[in-house]
Amino acid sequence: MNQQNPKIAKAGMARNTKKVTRIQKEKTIKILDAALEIFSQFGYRGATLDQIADQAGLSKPNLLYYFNGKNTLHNELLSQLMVKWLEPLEEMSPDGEPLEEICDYVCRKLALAQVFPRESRLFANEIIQGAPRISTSLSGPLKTLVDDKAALIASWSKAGKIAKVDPYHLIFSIWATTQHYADFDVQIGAVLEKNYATRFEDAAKFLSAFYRNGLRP
Amino acid sequence: MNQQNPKIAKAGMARNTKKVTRIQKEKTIKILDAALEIFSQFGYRGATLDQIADQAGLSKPNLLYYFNGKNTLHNELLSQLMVKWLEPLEEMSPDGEPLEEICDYVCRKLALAQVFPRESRLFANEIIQGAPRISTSLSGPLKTLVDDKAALIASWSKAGKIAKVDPYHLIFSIWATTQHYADFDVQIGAVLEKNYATRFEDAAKFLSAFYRNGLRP
DNA sequence: GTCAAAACTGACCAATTAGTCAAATTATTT
DNA sequence: AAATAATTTGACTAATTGGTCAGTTTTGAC
Repeated sequence: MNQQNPKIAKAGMARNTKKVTRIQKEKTIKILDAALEIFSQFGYRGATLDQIADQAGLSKPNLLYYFNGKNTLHNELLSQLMVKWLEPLEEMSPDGEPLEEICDYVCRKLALAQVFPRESRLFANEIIQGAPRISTSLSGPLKTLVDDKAALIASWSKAGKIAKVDPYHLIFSIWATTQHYADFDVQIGAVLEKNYATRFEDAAKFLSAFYRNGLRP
Repeated sequence: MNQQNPKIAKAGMARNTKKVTRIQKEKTIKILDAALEIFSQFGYRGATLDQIADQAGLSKPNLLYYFNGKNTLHNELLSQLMVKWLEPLEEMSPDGEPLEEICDYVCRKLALAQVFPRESRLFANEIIQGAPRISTSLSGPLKTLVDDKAALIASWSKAGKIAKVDPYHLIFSIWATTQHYADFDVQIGAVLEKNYATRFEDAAKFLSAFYRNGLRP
């Protein structure tokens, strides 16, 4: 009967172009959104399928009809995330003005934290807990990309276009300062109170000015 | 018989100076260390008492003899943490040289991340998951302290001793960049590989130089 | 050494969890 | 309007979880 069902929403899919129904599309989106909500808040082990199903407005067996397990669901979210997460850094170009390229990267990364805070937290949860499910992505695609861009920054540094800095730790600091606004939002909210509404705006101003100042040769 | 036992290791204690035995001292330390290990890795909901008991080398009922529940154990860790976590900022003094005071704070905070990475992760887990158990600490003692030090930094800024920056976002950036080395250690390890061993040394150099450069008037 | 308090244990419980499955219901095709 | 395929559900399981408790063993003061 439905022995091919478990594969419906399988991660990569690609091959096996069985027709995807309207309902499949809708429910898959709803489920992934719900899973992101719950996983990002409680981490992998803290999240439950009941919570996710409830959040998605489905019964648990119905959820399992679309994704054949908790792990599959989580993996799907993570692999979707990695692509989105590396984009801003990939766009850093050797052709632009060095200082602008870096500051633009900071802004893009901050915007990502603002628009996709749940994704940021999902990622943070995974890393903090030792990245058991994405360690290959870290030492693979991520490292390759960072090595590449670090070399670019190093060349700018050497050419005197920006201050002499360790490019790797510069990148780390950009990750840290931008993602902080998504991951530690509760803390920021508690501290800023009245000025909470403009936090991303203010952060953009601060970080932009700070990196500009810190990187001038 | 042992009806006072559940209170043995109760958080504040203070009153009720019942004698504390040698074994109580030893086991309490062992348990808290094990709990820190597990909670910091899996978050509150992801951690299990079985894991913690196992890590501590005790049976679960024996663990519960010292701490009367999972929540008590977690709370105890968090309240111990808050004190330690605020110290470095508290030490920032209006009497010193502004730039040095701030850079020293950065170094102290980085050292904390290096020496107590598990505490940093415990804190991060709690905040990411919405800080359900320490929100009062955040909007209470933490906010008070930050407001105080932000005013100090603002005064330095106004007096032209350091660059004009938003003091709150400066503090956020310091939290972010330093704690990042504890919380995202796995990611940093994956990226740095060969240079992993000297990461804290390199980070100290980078951050010190960067904040010095970024904050000069 | 005796004995009471402290420390510890195995066996248990009720609740929650990921996951299954046969059967019922709903959509889609013809 | 059938017939078929896709979707949904309730009722279930086996494993795990936080926590209890009666009773046993160990510790330390005298």
